[in-house]
Formats: sequence, C-alpha cells, structure tokens
Amino acid sequence: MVTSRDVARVAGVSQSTVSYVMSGRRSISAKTRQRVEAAIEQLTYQPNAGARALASQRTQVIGLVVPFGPGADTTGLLPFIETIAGCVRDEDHDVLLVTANEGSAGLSRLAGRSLCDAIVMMDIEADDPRIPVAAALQIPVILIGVPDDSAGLCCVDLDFPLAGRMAVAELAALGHDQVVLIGHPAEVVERDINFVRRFQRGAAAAAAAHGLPHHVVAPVAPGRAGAEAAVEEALRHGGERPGIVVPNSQAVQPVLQALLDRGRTPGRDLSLIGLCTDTVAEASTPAVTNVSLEPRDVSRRAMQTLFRLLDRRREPPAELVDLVVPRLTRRQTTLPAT
Amino acid sequence: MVTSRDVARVAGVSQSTVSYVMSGRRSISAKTRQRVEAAIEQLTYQPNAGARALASQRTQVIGLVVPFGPGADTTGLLPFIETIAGCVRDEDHDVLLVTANEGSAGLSRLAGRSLCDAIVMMDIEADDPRIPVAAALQIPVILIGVPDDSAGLCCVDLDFPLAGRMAVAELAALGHDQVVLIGHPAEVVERDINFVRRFQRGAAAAAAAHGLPHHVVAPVAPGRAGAEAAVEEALRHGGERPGIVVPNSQAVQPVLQALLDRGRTPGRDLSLIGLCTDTVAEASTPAVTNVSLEPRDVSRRAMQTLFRLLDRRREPPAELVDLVVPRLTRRQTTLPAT
DNA sequence: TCCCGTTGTCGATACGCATCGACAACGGGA
DNA sequence: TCCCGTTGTCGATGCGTATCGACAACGGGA
Repeated sequence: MVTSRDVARVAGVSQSTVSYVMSGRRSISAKTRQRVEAAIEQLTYQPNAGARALASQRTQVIGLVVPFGPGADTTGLLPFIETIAGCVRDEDHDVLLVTANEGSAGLSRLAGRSLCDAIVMMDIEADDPRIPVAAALQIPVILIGVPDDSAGLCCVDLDFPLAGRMAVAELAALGHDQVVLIGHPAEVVERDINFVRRFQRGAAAAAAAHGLPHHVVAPVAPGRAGAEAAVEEALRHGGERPGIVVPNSQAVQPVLQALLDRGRTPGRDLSLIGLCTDTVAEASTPAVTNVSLEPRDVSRRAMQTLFRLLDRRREPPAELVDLVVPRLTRRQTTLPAT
Repeated sequence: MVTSRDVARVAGVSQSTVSYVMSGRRSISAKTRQRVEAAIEQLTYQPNAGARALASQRTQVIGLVVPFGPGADTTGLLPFIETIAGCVRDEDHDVLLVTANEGSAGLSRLAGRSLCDAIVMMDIEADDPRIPVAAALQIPVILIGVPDDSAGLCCVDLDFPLAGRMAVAELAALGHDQVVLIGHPAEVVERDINFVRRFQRGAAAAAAAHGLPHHVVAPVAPGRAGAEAAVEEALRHGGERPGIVVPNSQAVQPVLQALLDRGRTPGRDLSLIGLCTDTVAEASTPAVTNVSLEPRDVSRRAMQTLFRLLDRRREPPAELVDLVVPRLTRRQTTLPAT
C-alpha cells in the first residue's frame, strides 16, 4: 500500500506537506506543490479512507436508507437512488446503502459507528418511529417525504397537495362533472405513507372549490384484478363524464387497460390523469396525461440541502420543508381542451 | 463519542480486553466477559468504523457497482440490489453503492482508498474494459454476468444458453413449426451485454436440434412502437403456428399487447414465452409463460462465493463460472400441452 | 516439592492521515 | 542596519482500534 509518507519521501518533503497539498488548507509554494503532485501521480497514491476518517472525523460517505422491505413502493425508486448517487459523487462523497427493514437500529448503527457523515431517509410514514431516533443523532439527517412531525429535520418532497389540486383543477377545466380517485393497496394505506393523505386532501379541497362531487376508491388491490374492481367501482360512481385520477404509479397502466377493455377510451368520453413519472406515463398507449413525481428534482434538492448542512461555513436552510412543484403534462388520456 | 477505552474503564479492564471480548480472538473468563458486555450495553458503545478499518485492514464494506448510466437495463435491477444488500447485512457488512458510469476509475477508487473489502460488479459486457482492471485489484471481485474472458474472476449468472434451450424445447414440444425470437434495442446489442448472445446461441442450438426453422427480430426499438414493428415482422416470418420468445423483460408486456391488438391470442393460436422475472410474467393478462431470471438466486450465490473469497480460512471455489439453472413456468400464453 | 503448560489479562505499538505549534527563510519598512 | 510580519515547511501528536508479546496465576504431573 502506498502511503502519504511514501509520497513525501519521493517528493523530498514531509508527510504533513503532502497532506497540505491535498487539502489546500495551508499555502504551499508552486514548486513544492508540483513535486508533490508529480510524486502522487507517479505512485498513484490514494489516501486511505479509514485513516482519513479517523483523523479528520469525516468519512466522506452519505448513508442512504431505502425502502426495500415488503410493502414498499419500489416502483420509481431507481431514479431517486440514481440521482442521489450522482449528486453525492459530484461532491466527492460515496453512498452507503441501508435497507429500511433495519429500522431505527440501522440509523443508530450508521451514526454510532461513524459509518457516514449524514443520512438520507426515504419512504417516510406520517408517524414514522424512526424520526425521533434520527433527530437525536449527532449527524444531519434529511427526509425525502414529510412526516406529521419532522422533529426539526429537513424534509424535501413533491408538493402532493398541490399535485392533487392540479389534477382536479385540470379535470374541472375539461368540464367533468365528477371526480373519482383510485387509491392505493391496503398495505400502503395502512403504513400511512404521508403522500397518500396529502394528495387526497389536496384533491378533495380542489374538488370542493370547483363544486365537483368526488369519490375515492380505496383500498385497491395490487395487480390486474384490483384495477379491474377499482375501475368497476369508479365507473359506477363516476356519472356520465368521469374524470379519473390515479395517484399510484403501479396502478396507472392496469387501470388504463381495464378502461379500454370496457370500451371506455380515456381522452374521448372520460379523462384519466396519473400521478407517476413521465417515463411511466409515456410508456403506455395511449400516453397518459400525468402529474409528474419529479424524482430527480426532489433528489437533487435534497442533496443540495444535505451538503449545505454538512458545510459548517454555510448556515442551515431557513425553511425546514422544501416542496417541489409538480408538473402536469397533457397527453392522450384527457379530453382535448374546449 | 464513546470509545473502547471508556468501556474498559467502566468494566475495570484494559482496552485490549474489551477488544478481545468483541472479537472473540482470545479466551476471556466468563466473569470478565459479563462485566465488559454490561459496560458496552450501559454506554451503548459502538466501535468506530474508521479506526477499526485502519487497525484491522478490514472495512466490513462490500462495493456494489450497479448499471445506472443511460442504456443500462434497469428493469429488474432492484431485486438484485435488495438481495445483495440483505446477504451483505447478514454477514454484518455494509454496501457501498457505486454507479457504473464511473467505469474502471470507480473500481480503482474503491480498492485504492480501501473503501471496501470486495467488489460486486453487475451488467458485464462481453468484452468489458473493466475486467482487466478489476482482476488486477488487491481485493476480490465477483461478476454478475459472464464476460468472454473473466481473467480469473469468479462469475455468477443465470445459465442463459440453457434458458434459450428450455424456451425453444418447450415450443417444440408444443408442436410449433417455427420459432421467432424478438430481441433487444440496438443500444443493448451494441453494448454487447453477454447474455444477449448467450441466450440466442442456446435458442439457436435447440432449434437446430429440434429441426425447427427460427428467425431473430433485432434490433427492437424500445417502447410500444418497437414492439408493434417487431410483432409485425414476427408474424410475417412465423408461419401458421409461431412460437415467439421474448428474452427482454421490458418488451414482454408491449409484445403481448401488440399480439392481442392484432387478434392473435397467445395460448390459442400461437405461443409466447418471456425471459423475465415471475413478477413481470404474472403482472400481465394473460399471465405469461416465462423462463425466470432468478435475480434472487443469482445474487445469493454471488454473495456466498464472495464471502468465501473473503474468508482466508476457506479455499476459493473450484469453478470460476457459476451458472444458475433457470425455471420455466407454464402460464396462459403457451398452448396447452398436447 | 518442583517444573512447566495453560489460561486470562495487560501494556505497548502500529495502522495512515490531519492538524497544531514551531520555526527558518525571506523581504520590506524604519 | 535592525526588526517584524509573512510565507512555507517540518516534527510531533492524536484519532480509536486490533494485535503482539509479556506475564501472573493457576493447576496437574513427575
């Protein structure tokens, strides 16, 4: 193993000078710097992560707690992970992956053993038992999702209430006389993931504001069968020109198919708006009008906040909750604008 | 921060004794052990990862290189990651996530900085430029996928040639007079991911063995449009009773839909076999007869080999290439057995 | 009784780096 | 000419743990 001492010997300087060249924390003459850099290159020196962490109290690692256990919505998880990993690498850090089924113990482990400098938690429940544990840790924790009580932790998420309002407002503008919301599997509802309620509340508020009756179909069993049943119920309650909202990525395609199978073509005699990524919306035929989940924006904003928290020079963000504005894209499953 | 020295003081022993209690590398009297364990509990002591890594030359971390860059097949990636993370935790290690777009540099970084004890690489190309780099590292590397030349590295993967043979043999047994293979997007073919060719070779061999003419449709554009075109071509070449094989998870559902749209119902006048996970196969209606990708089995086997390589006491596996036997499940898209 | 092997514990050291205080060299102003 | 501030480098130390050698206590066999 090549150490900074080896580099120092080759460059004819002391080990501490090598360290200062790498960190830039003290001024170094151009000549010395060049010699050191040449030696680093020649020996292909790379600092030992453990030693660096021990000496500097910084691991350059971000812990990422992802929902993997059964019952977690893993659809659309990848864009989050991918974006987070990218942002973290841009800051010359790395990602340590921890699955949510470790629960609070996982958080304690990450912080207690100094495995990472900060933690990102996804899939936050409304009353998540991990929140108090996370808030008590000695390292920054950032939530992707908004619990009822964030205990002072920073949260980033899509503005789900706004997403609900946008979807319903669009349906109202298209002249629908009834809004039907096709919800989530019992499992998800039970876990009380925050966005379910937040979206529904926004949708309900908008429906009331527009004087539209609205009906919620829930729980919806996962898979084809559940979608079929949900669509049956939706069509029963939906009146002549129902506007259907599906705030559930996994259900969008099956619901669309179930409607087509019944001879109801979204975009002609009814409208369908999905809450899903653009990728999912564009994958089906006809392409689904959607309110985007914007996983990349959400992740990026979360990482910005995270690295601000890690930088002692900069002050923490004034606002704890950072909501990303969703985007509605009109495609083929909504009526043409009148 | 609580250190092992604090634990030692509370327990009235020396720091080294605490260390030996935790590692079990020297015999400790029951009385002393209990005192130390009580102190650990009382102080909620957790060893510092950096210090431990520095002293022991073991990080207890496994590097996982996942395909995230554009053009990577991220469908079905999650079960791999999930299973790997689980196995790694079972061995009291952690997972450091690295994206493939860092290329060889990512590997050098992981090993050079001693960020992890071993590396798992996914999404291996037939002539992957990372292989020689990986083989030269000082730490074990295991491949999920089989390159043309593994340079002495252990590989674990599904037995794709066998999968191809199984699919074609099934079609032959069902009395089809022609086999059509609907392939991958140009992007994937260009990247020369090993399993594409390996599956096709197996399928071709089986077709020849059964005296069946076979035709390959490739490249297939991703999404609905590509599936439509591919199905058109397949039906043109497929004769009266074509047996269609789709060794591409993402294309299974669109191809099925395109067939249905054309009034051709798989399971009645033709057969469709997908190469995909059971989850994908069961999600569509009708459920697709499939050859399973077995991501969990593959991951598990890879982790077993990995930890064997990490354990100096155990000898490395005799066989470098470990192929998992696929499983064919008959569902609704193949003709009933005659 | 004496000797030696075993068991259990301790002190000391090394791991590789970051950082602090010290200080030599140098230059500009009085 | 002398003094002092600045710049650049070095030596020493500490981070928290694992591990090695030493050794005391103990017991069994000759």
